[in-house]
Amino acid sequence: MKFSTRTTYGLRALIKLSEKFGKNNVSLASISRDEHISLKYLEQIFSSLKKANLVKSEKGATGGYSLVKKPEEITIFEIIEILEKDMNLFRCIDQHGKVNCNFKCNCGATKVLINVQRAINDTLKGMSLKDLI
Amino acid sequence: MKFSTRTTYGLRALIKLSEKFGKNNVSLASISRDEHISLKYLEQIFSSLKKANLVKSEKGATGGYSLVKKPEEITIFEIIEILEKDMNLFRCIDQHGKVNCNFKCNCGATKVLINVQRAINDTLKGMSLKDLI
DNA sequence: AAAATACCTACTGTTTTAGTTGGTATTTAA
DNA sequence: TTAAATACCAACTAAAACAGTAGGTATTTT
Repeated sequence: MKFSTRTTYGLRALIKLSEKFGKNNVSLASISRDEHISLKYLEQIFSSLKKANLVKSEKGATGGYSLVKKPEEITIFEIIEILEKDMNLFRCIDQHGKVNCNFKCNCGATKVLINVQRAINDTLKGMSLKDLI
Repeated sequence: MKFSTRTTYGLRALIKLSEKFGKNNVSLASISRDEHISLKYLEQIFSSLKKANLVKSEKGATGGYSLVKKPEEITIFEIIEILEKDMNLFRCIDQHGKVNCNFKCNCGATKVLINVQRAINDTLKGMSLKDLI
């Protein structure tokens, strides 16, 4: 189990935006330089973040991205949910935490798996972007 | 982010063993039937679990697998650590929770990532196989 | 002797990942 | 008004990981 580079890079980039919250825009070019991340890849990541209404953008020479909400209002869970393509930790549990087993097995395992998923989610919901500055 | 089928199947199978702890061996054939998991795949999974000394086995007609420790002494973290091939959630953090960034960047991000990793690990360490029966 | 089990090694199709490539559109500053 | 800097968009691709399959051998009980 590993977070994708999308998620990792996204988190790192959002930390940059948090530091400049209420001040400047942050350009992807500057993040690319500072964090050694491919500019084109960052563009894709920020496309997702913008669609999810987590960041807003301005074009042009002084353009760039900024957070839509305060850092303390953005949870790590929220970010991961946007960037990670599949946040269902187990096959037999769907996005809403309900059992969705192919074989309609009546094993007790799904209960545990649901608890594991919930525990991790709660942990991530308890952490915000502010918890780092 | 998703747990591999190895981990998911392994957890489900270990639940079976927990139920029979102190009583019978559990054969992989019976798990395969009950849980609709490929027998050959289960064999691979249990090979890892045995190497890690989490289960022991007996051959022959009444053979099968059983837990080496009590269910309450086996944490979910322990199981996942064995079955999941890579438990480093982020690239820039190694197994021991230390920063290992290719570019030796001095960004503050790694601190957060370490906290995320630790929070999830602690959650999983707090759950045992017993928490389901 | 047969059946049931564990145990071992190698192979493989599919999917996902981690980007790359090649552009267009908009805004600012010289 | 032109150049530079930015965001924005869509398609492609090599490599790695995943999720098994295949074909056996070894041991123990009935």
